[in-house]
Amino acid sequence: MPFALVDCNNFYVSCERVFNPGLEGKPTVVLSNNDGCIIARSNEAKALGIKMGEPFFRCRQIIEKHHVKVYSSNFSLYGDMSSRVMETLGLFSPDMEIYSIDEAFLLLDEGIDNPVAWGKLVKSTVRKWTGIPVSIGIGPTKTLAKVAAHLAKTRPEGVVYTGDSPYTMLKDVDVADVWGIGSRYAHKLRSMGIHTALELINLPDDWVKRHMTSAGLRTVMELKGIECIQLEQVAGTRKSAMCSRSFGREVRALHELQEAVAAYASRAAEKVRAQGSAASCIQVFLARSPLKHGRYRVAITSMDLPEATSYTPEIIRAAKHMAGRLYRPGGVYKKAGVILSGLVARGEVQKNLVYPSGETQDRQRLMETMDELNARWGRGTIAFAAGGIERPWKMRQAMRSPRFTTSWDNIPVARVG
DNA sequence: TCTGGGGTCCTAGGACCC
DNA sequence: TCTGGGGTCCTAGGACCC
Repeated sequence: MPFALVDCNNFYVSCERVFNPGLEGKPTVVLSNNDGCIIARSNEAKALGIKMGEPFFRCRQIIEKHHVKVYSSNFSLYGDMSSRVMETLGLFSPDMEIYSIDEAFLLLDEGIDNPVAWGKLVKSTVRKWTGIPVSIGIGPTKTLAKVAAHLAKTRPEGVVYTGDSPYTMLKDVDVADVWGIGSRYAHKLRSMGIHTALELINLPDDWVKRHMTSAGLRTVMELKGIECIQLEQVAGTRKSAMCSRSFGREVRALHELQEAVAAYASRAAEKVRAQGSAASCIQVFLARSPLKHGRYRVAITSMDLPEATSYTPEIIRAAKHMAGRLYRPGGVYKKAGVILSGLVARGEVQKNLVYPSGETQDRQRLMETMDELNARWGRGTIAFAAGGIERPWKMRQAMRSPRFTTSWDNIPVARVG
């Protein structure tokens, strides 16, 4: 049974366009958190040579010259639009895997004898119901469906089916565009004269295994049409949860760092609770600005908890303590983060007889109540003071669009006549 | 001056054990 | 002069994805 990959075109830009149709046909980009670099581009922006991941300041000239529209990222809007797209897709197949915020794999039903026609129907329905344009690739394995979807972006109909002989299409596919081949492997392959997906599948298996590990071999098999990667319908439980942010300005004072770390710890704990887990290990890192052209200088420390917990105050206390240990007076800090790992199901926490965490029912109820309030009225409705009130360190988001779909205050108004 | 955030998996090598 | 072999677990680093 073939796989379909449905991929939203320039997803974040498309979300902005739904609520601002004037952007249609205009070069538009969306920036990462802290307005640091480009994370989404409209086709017009791509045509101007603006690269994915490029720092904003470095393409500022092109942006100003061509009047490119610029937006800060608005993840509550994108997340909500994503749910709408996924809900629509769910009507077309009972077997679906939500792969990322803007992609889903679907299994085609046995009865579908014209995959391209099916794909076109999916595409037009999603467009009509959500306003989001998608491309669809269909093939015998997930990797081939990905290849087809990549090709579909350049076709006007937006749907590509590999058919029975996927090999013919592989000669036109750059090896770097294959799912599973990142920049490192692409570079290595190119240096050996391997440029296309077709050349890749002609390499000996043992060479691939030795130089690209078993994961690389799986990619090659999948390109040959042998299914190695199954559909994962139930979202697995996460094994770690992280929250990290760059600061909107340089941070020098320990109390500000601790405030930020407390806020991040609180968010990470929410994520852990949301999947019914508790954390048995906390990691905290502080990053100082790079020296000249280097990378961030990162100090990191980790601590095992005597008993796994998801109780925010306890996690905040540990994280602040750890930040204090990492802090060097005189340091100029740009970024910090908290990682919770060793996640276990909350009902299966190994009790510690010597150092009990004191995780009582009252505390669990308190956390549940906070989570409910924040789910209902919006994140941050109720929070711990340790995370700061003014938050002078918080990230820049100078050009964010309103939260059109997730905040009553921002709901769009249409005027008639 | 200005470079995101959040995940996963695999492997090699060291420590340790018998 | 002689100096095994095999297993497990952990960690750091490297690769990948969006």
